Amino acid sequence: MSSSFSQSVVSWYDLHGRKNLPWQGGNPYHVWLSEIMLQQTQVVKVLDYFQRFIKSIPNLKELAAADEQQVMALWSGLGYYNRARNLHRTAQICVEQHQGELPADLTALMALPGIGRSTAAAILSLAYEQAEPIMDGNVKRVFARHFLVAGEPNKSATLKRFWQLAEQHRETARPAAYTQGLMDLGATLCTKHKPQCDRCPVSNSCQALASDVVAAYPQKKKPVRAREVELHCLLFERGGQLALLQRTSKGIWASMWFLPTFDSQQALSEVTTSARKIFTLTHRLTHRLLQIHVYLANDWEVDEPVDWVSRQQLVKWPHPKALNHILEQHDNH
DNA sequence: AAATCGGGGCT
DNA sequence: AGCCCAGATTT
Repeated sequence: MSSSFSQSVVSWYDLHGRKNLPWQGGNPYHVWLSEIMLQQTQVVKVLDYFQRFIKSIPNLKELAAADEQQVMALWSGLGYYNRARNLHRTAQICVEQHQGELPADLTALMALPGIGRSTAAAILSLAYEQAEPIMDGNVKRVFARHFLVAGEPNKSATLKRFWQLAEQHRETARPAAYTQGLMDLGATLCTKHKPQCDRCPVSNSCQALASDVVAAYPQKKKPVRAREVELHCLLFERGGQLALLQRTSKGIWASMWFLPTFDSQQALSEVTTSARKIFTLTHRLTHRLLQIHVYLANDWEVDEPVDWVSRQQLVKWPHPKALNHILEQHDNH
Protein backbone atom coordinates (compact mmCIF):
# COMPACT_ATOMS: atom_id res chain seq x y z
CA MET A 1 0.00 0.00 0.00
CA SER A 2 1.53 3.28 -1.08
CA SER A 3 1.20 6.45 0.93
CA SER A 4 -0.31 9.65 -0.36
CA PHE A 5 3.15 11.21 0.01
CA SER A 6 4.66 8.73 -2.41
CA GLN A 7 1.76 8.96 -4.83
CA SER A 8 2.12 12.75 -4.98
CA VAL A 9 5.85 12.39 -5.71
CA VAL A 10 5.14 9.91 -8.52
CA SER A 11 2.52 12.17 -10.11
CA TRP A 12 4.93 15.08 -9.94
CA TYR A 13 7.70 12.94 -11.45
CA ASP A 14 5.53 12.13 -14.47
CA LEU A 15 5.12 15.83 -15.16
CA HIS A 16 8.41 17.38 -14.07
CA GLY A 17 10.98 14.70 -13.27
CA ARG A 18 14.27 14.08 -15.11
CA LYS A 19 13.87 11.43 -17.79
CA ASN A 20 16.86 11.92 -20.08
CA LEU A 21 19.81 11.03 -17.88
CA PRO A 22 22.03 8.59 -19.78
CA TRP A 23 21.73 5.83 -17.17
CA GLN A 24 17.93 5.85 -17.15
CA GLY A 25 16.09 3.04 -18.89
CA GLY A 26 16.36 0.22 -16.40
CA ASN A 27 19.57 -1.45 -17.55
CA PRO A 28 20.92 -2.87 -14.26
CA TYR A 29 24.55 -2.41 -15.33
CA HIS A 30 23.93 1.23 -16.20
CA VAL A 31 21.99 1.86 -13.00
CA TRP A 32 24.66 0.21 -10.86
CA LEU A 33 27.59 1.99 -12.54
CA SER A 34 25.88 5.37 -12.30
CA GLU A 35 24.99 4.84 -8.64
CA ILE A 36 28.60 4.07 -7.76
CA MET A 37 29.88 7.06 -9.73
CA LEU A 38 27.26 9.29 -8.10
CA GLN A 39 28.28 8.43 -4.55
CA GLN A 40 29.34 11.79 -3.12
CA THR A 41 29.75 13.10 -6.66
CA GLN A 42 27.54 15.52 -8.54
CA VAL A 43 25.49 14.59 -11.59
CA VAL A 44 27.16 17.10 -13.94
CA LYS A 45 30.56 15.69 -13.06
CA VAL A 46 29.48 12.10 -13.65
CA LEU A 47 27.88 12.56 -17.09
CA ASP A 48 31.10 12.48 -19.12
CA TYR A 49 32.71 9.73 -17.04
CA PHE A 50 29.64 7.53 -17.39
CA GLN A 51 29.46 7.86 -21.19
CA ARG A 52 33.18 7.19 -21.55
CA PHE A 53 32.97 4.17 -19.27
CA ILE A 54 30.08 2.34 -20.96
CA LYS A 55 31.54 3.10 -24.37
CA SER A 56 34.77 1.43 -23.30
CA ILE A 57 33.24 -1.31 -21.12
CA PRO A 58 29.61 -1.81 -22.22
CA ASN A 59 28.45 -4.57 -19.87
CA LEU A 60 29.11 -6.41 -16.65
CA LYS A 61 30.83 -9.42 -18.16
CA GLU A 62 33.31 -7.25 -20.04
CA LEU A 63 33.94 -5.32 -16.86
CA ALA A 64 34.71 -8.55 -15.02
CA ALA A 65 37.19 -9.50 -17.73
CA ALA A 66 38.71 -6.02 -18.01
CA ASP A 67 42.17 -5.12 -16.82
CA GLU A 68 42.11 -3.31 -13.48
CA GLN A 69 44.39 -0.62 -14.86
CA GLN A 70 41.87 0.11 -17.58
CA VAL A 71 39.11 0.45 -15.00
CA MET A 72 41.22 2.73 -12.83
CA ALA A 73 42.17 4.85 -15.83
CA LEU A 74 38.50 5.33 -16.68
CA TRP A 75 38.04 6.54 -13.10
CA SER A 76 40.99 8.97 -13.06
CA GLY A 77 39.88 12.30 -11.65
CA LEU A 78 36.57 11.12 -10.21
CA GLY A 79 37.98 10.60 -6.72
CA TYR A 80 37.26 7.92 -4.10
CA TYR A 81 39.27 5.42 -6.10
CA ASN A 82 38.28 2.46 -3.97
CA ARG A 83 34.91 2.76 -5.67
CA ALA A 84 36.53 1.69 -8.93
CA ARG A 85 38.32 -1.27 -7.39
CA ASN A 86 35.12 -2.38 -5.69
CA LEU A 87 33.22 -2.01 -8.96
CA HIS A 88 35.67 -4.30 -10.68
CA ARG A 89 35.62 -6.87 -7.88
CA THR A 90 31.83 -6.84 -7.77
CA ALA A 91 31.65 -7.57 -11.51
CA GLN A 92 33.92 -10.56 -11.02
CA ILE A 93 31.88 -11.82 -8.06
CA CYS A 94 28.70 -11.55 -10.13
CA VAL A 95 30.26 -13.67 -12.86
CA GLU A 96 31.48 -16.26 -10.37
CA GLN A 97 28.43 -16.41 -8.10
CA HIS A 98 25.41 -14.81 -9.80
CA GLN A 99 25.43 -16.05 -13.39
CA GLY A 100 26.96 -12.83 -14.64
CA GLU A 101 24.10 -10.66 -13.43
CA LEU A 102 23.54 -8.29 -10.54
CA PRO A 103 21.37 -10.12 -8.02
CA ALA A 104 17.82 -8.80 -7.62
CA ASP A 105 17.90 -9.19 -3.86
CA LEU A 106 18.66 -6.65 -1.14
CA THR A 107 20.82 -8.91 1.02
CA ALA A 108 22.78 -10.30 -1.89
CA LEU A 109 23.41 -6.83 -3.31
CA MET A 110 24.54 -5.45 0.05
CA ALA A 111 27.03 -8.29 0.36
CA LEU A 112 28.86 -6.96 -2.71
CA PRO A 113 31.78 -4.57 -2.16
CA GLY A 114 30.85 -0.91 -2.59
CA ILE A 115 27.11 -1.50 -2.38
CA GLY A 116 25.39 -0.34 0.79
CA ARG A 117 21.71 -0.27 1.52
CA SER A 118 20.93 2.87 -0.46
CA THR A 119 22.77 1.82 -3.60
CA ALA A 120 21.24 -1.65 -3.37
CA ALA A 121 17.79 -0.08 -3.07
CA ALA A 122 18.46 2.19 -6.02
CA ILE A 123 19.35 -0.81 -8.19
CA LEU A 124 16.29 -2.74 -6.99
CA SER A 125 13.85 0.11 -7.54
CA LEU A 126 15.26 1.66 -10.71
CA ALA A 127 16.24 -1.51 -12.54
CA TYR A 128 14.01 -4.22 -11.05
CA GLU A 129 10.90 -2.25 -9.93
CA GLN A 130 11.10 -3.42 -6.33
CA ALA A 131 9.73 -1.14 -3.62
CA GLU A 132 12.98 -0.60 -1.71
CA PRO A 133 13.60 2.92 -0.38
CA ILE A 134 16.85 4.78 -0.99
CA MET A 135 18.49 7.30 1.33
CA ASP A 136 20.82 9.81 -0.28
CA GLY A 137 21.54 13.47 0.35
CA ASN A 138 18.50 14.60 -1.59
CA VAL A 139 16.10 12.31 0.25
CA LYS A 140 17.54 13.29 3.61
CA ARG A 141 16.91 16.95 2.85
CA VAL A 142 13.34 16.33 1.65
CA PHE A 143 12.55 14.12 4.65
CA ALA A 144 14.20 16.41 7.18
CA ARG A 145 11.93 19.22 6.01
CA HIS A 146 8.75 17.36 5.23
CA PHE A 147 8.75 15.28 8.41
CA LEU A 148 10.63 17.80 10.53
CA VAL A 149 13.54 15.54 11.41
CA ALA A 150 15.98 17.33 13.72
CA GLY A 151 19.61 16.36 14.32
CA GLU A 152 22.60 16.14 12.03
CA PRO A 153 21.68 14.05 9.00
CA ASN A 154 24.51 11.54 9.30
CA LYS A 155 24.28 10.92 13.03
CA SER A 156 23.20 7.37 13.68
CA ALA A 157 20.01 8.36 15.54
CA THR A 158 18.97 10.71 12.72
CA LEU A 159 19.79 8.13 10.07
CA LYS A 160 17.69 5.57 11.88
CA ARG A 161 14.73 7.96 11.84
CA PHE A 162 15.21 8.66 8.11
CA TRP A 163 15.17 4.95 7.26
CA GLN A 164 12.13 4.42 9.44
CA LEU A 165 10.26 7.14 7.55
CA ALA A 166 11.46 5.77 4.22
CA GLU A 167 10.06 2.35 5.06
CA GLN A 168 6.73 3.88 6.06
CA HIS A 169 6.48 5.66 2.72
CA ARG A 170 7.36 2.93 0.26
CA GLU A 171 5.80 3.14 -3.18
CA THR A 172 4.61 -0.29 -4.26
CA ALA A 173 2.90 0.65 -7.52
CA ARG A 174 5.75 2.48 -9.25
CA PRO A 175 9.03 2.07 -7.37
CA ALA A 176 11.30 3.41 -10.13
CA ALA A 177 9.28 6.58 -10.67
CA TYR A 178 9.16 7.17 -6.91
CA THR A 179 12.90 6.74 -6.39
CA GLN A 180 13.75 8.98 -9.32
CA GLY A 181 11.05 11.49 -8.39
CA LEU A 182 12.26 11.77 -4.81
CA MET A 183 15.80 12.50 -5.95
CA ASP A 184 14.60 14.94 -8.60
CA LEU A 185 12.46 16.71 -6.04
CA GLY A 186 15.49 17.22 -3.83
CA ALA A 187 17.71 18.19 -6.75
CA THR A 188 15.38 20.69 -8.44
CA LEU A 189 12.80 22.04 -5.94
CA CYS A 190 13.69 21.09 -2.38
CA THR A 191 17.18 22.52 -2.81
CA LYS A 192 19.48 23.63 -0.04
CA HIS A 193 19.20 27.29 -0.98
CA LYS A 194 16.02 28.99 -2.17
CA PRO A 195 13.73 25.95 -2.25
CA GLN A 196 10.71 26.40 -4.52
CA CYS A 197 8.03 25.34 -2.09
CA ASP A 198 5.33 26.96 -4.23
CA ARG A 199 5.92 24.27 -6.86
CA CYS A 200 6.35 21.34 -4.49
CA PRO A 201 3.85 18.49 -4.86
CA VAL A 202 3.90 17.73 -1.12
CA SER A 203 4.04 21.27 0.27
CA ASN A 204 0.58 20.95 1.79
CA SER A 205 1.85 18.29 4.19
CA CYS A 206 5.35 19.69 4.75
CA GLN A 207 5.89 20.26 8.45
CA ALA A 208 8.86 22.58 8.05
CA LEU A 209 6.91 24.79 5.66
CA ALA A 210 3.93 24.86 8.00
CA SER A 211 6.20 26.15 10.76
CA ASP A 212 8.15 28.39 8.37
CA VAL A 213 11.48 26.76 9.30
CA VAL A 214 12.41 25.22 5.94
CA ALA A 215 15.77 27.00 5.82
CA ALA A 216 16.75 25.52 9.17
CA TYR A 217 16.41 21.92 7.90
CA PRO A 218 18.30 19.72 7.54
CA GLN A 219 20.47 20.72 10.47
CA LYS A 220 24.01 21.75 9.57
CA LYS A 221 26.74 19.29 10.35
CA LYS A 222 29.61 20.71 12.30
CA PRO A 223 32.66 21.26 10.12
CA VAL A 224 35.58 18.91 10.59
CA ARG A 225 39.08 20.30 10.67
CA ALA A 226 41.17 18.82 7.86
CA ARG A 227 44.38 17.38 9.26
CA GLU A 228 47.57 18.64 7.72
CA VAL A 229 49.87 16.11 6.11
CA GLU A 230 53.32 16.65 4.63
CA LEU A 231 54.37 14.63 1.59
CA HIS A 232 57.82 14.63 0.05
CA CYS A 233 57.67 13.69 -3.62
CA LEU A 234 60.41 13.00 -6.11
CA LEU A 235 59.97 14.34 -9.63
CA PHE A 236 62.43 12.11 -11.44
CA GLU A 237 62.62 12.25 -15.24
CA ARG A 238 64.82 10.25 -17.57
CA GLY A 239 64.77 10.70 -21.31
CA GLY A 240 61.53 12.64 -21.20
CA GLN A 241 59.85 9.99 -19.11
CA LEU A 242 58.58 10.33 -15.60
CA ALA A 243 59.08 7.78 -12.81
CA LEU A 244 55.80 6.61 -11.31
CA LEU A 245 55.05 4.12 -8.54
CA GLN A 246 51.75 2.43 -7.86
CA ARG A 247 50.33 3.31 -4.46
CA THR A 248 49.04 0.72 -2.04
CA SER A 249 45.46 -0.52 -2.17
CA LYS A 250 44.59 1.37 1.01
CA GLY A 251 44.52 5.00 2.03
CA ILE A 252 44.72 8.12 -0.09
CA TRP A 253 44.85 7.56 -3.84
CA ALA A 254 44.51 3.80 -3.43
CA SER A 255 46.01 1.83 -6.35
CA MET A 256 46.74 4.98 -8.29
CA TRP A 257 50.06 5.89 -9.93
CA PHE A 258 51.95 8.78 -8.38
CA LEU A 259 55.39 10.23 -7.80
CA PRO A 260 57.72 8.33 -5.43
CA THR A 261 56.52 9.66 -2.09
CA PHE A 262 58.15 9.79 1.33
CA ASP A 263 56.95 10.75 4.78
CA SER A 264 59.95 12.96 5.50
CA GLN A 265 62.84 14.68 3.80
CA GLN A 266 65.12 12.31 5.65
CA ALA A 267 63.43 9.27 4.16
CA LEU A 268 63.86 10.84 0.75
CA SER A 269 67.54 11.49 1.40
CA GLU A 270 68.12 7.80 2.00
CA VAL A 271 67.46 6.98 -1.66
CA THR A 272 69.01 10.05 -3.28
CA THR A 273 71.81 12.42 -2.33
CA SER A 274 71.07 15.12 -4.87
CA ALA A 275 67.47 15.95 -4.07
CA ARG A 276 66.73 19.65 -4.31
CA LYS A 277 63.35 21.06 -3.34
CA ILE A 278 61.86 23.07 -6.21
CA PHE A 279 58.47 24.06 -4.80
CA THR A 280 55.69 23.22 -2.37
CA LEU A 281 52.01 23.19 -3.18
CA THR A 282 48.96 22.64 -1.05
CA HIS A 283 46.29 20.22 -2.14
CA ARG A 284 43.00 19.99 -0.33
CA LEU A 285 41.15 16.73 0.12
CA THR A 286 37.98 16.47 2.15
CA HIS A 287 39.71 15.43 5.38
CA ARG A 288 43.31 16.29 4.61
CA LEU A 289 45.26 19.40 3.82
CA LEU A 290 48.27 18.12 1.93
CA GLN A 291 51.53 20.02 1.81
CA ILE A 292 53.29 18.47 -1.14
CA HIS A 293 57.04 19.19 -1.26
CA VAL A 294 58.41 18.44 -4.72
CA TYR A 295 62.09 17.59 -5.29
CA LEU A 296 64.33 17.12 -8.31
CA ALA A 297 67.33 14.76 -8.24
CA ASN A 298 70.08 13.37 -10.50
CA ASP A 299 70.41 10.00 -8.80
CA TRP A 300 67.92 7.63 -7.25
CA GLU A 301 68.35 4.21 -5.69
CA VAL A 302 65.20 2.41 -6.79
CA ASP A 303 64.13 -0.72 -4.98
CA GLU A 304 60.54 -0.85 -6.20
CA PRO A 305 59.03 -1.53 -9.62
CA VAL A 306 58.91 1.76 -11.49
CA ASP A 307 56.97 2.69 -14.59
CA TRP A 308 58.55 5.23 -16.91
CA VAL A 309 55.81 7.30 -18.47
CA SER A 310 55.85 10.15 -20.96
CA ARG A 311 53.46 13.05 -20.62
CA GLN A 312 51.48 11.80 -23.60
CA GLN A 313 51.07 8.35 -22.07
CA LEU A 314 50.04 9.69 -18.71
CA VAL A 315 46.31 9.37 -19.43
CA LYS A 316 46.71 5.61 -19.53
CA TRP A 317 48.27 5.56 -16.07
CA PRO A 318 45.53 6.02 -13.50
CA HIS A 319 46.57 8.99 -11.42
CA PRO A 320 44.94 11.55 -9.11
CA LYS A 321 44.40 15.17 -10.08
CA ALA A 322 47.17 16.20 -7.73
CA LEU A 323 49.75 14.80 -10.15
CA ASN A 324 48.44 17.07 -12.90
CA HIS A 325 48.66 20.04 -10.57
CA ILE A 326 52.27 19.22 -9.71
CA LEU A 327 53.29 18.90 -13.35
CA GLU A 328 51.56 22.17 -14.27
CA GLN A 329 53.34 23.90 -11.42
CA HIS A 330 56.66 22.44 -12.59
CA ASP A 331 56.07 23.61 -16.16
CA ASN A 332 55.47 27.13 -14.93
CA HIS A 333 58.92 27.23 -13.34
C1' DA B 1 29.49 6.41 17.00
C1' DA B 2 33.04 8.44 14.55
C1' DA B 3 36.68 8.54 11.13
C1' DT B 4 38.11 7.70 6.50
C1' DC B 5 38.08 7.92 1.70
C1' DG B 6 38.42 13.44 -3.75
C1' DG B 7 37.41 16.74 -6.22
C1' DG B 8 34.76 20.41 -7.99
C1' DG B 9 31.32 24.01 -8.12
C1' DC B 10 28.76 27.04 -5.67
C1' DT B 11 28.06 30.98 -2.48
C1' DA C 1 36.57 29.70 3.13
C1' DG C 2 32.98 26.97 3.84
C1' DC C 3 29.50 23.82 2.21
C1' DC C 4 27.68 20.04 -0.22
C1' DC C 5 27.29 16.29 -3.38
C1' DA C 6 22.51 9.70 -6.02
C1' DG C 7 27.52 6.83 0.61
C1' DA C 8 30.17 2.75 1.99
C1' DT C 9 33.45 0.82 4.90
C1' DT C 10 36.49 0.47 8.71
C1' DT C 11 37.72 1.29 13.38
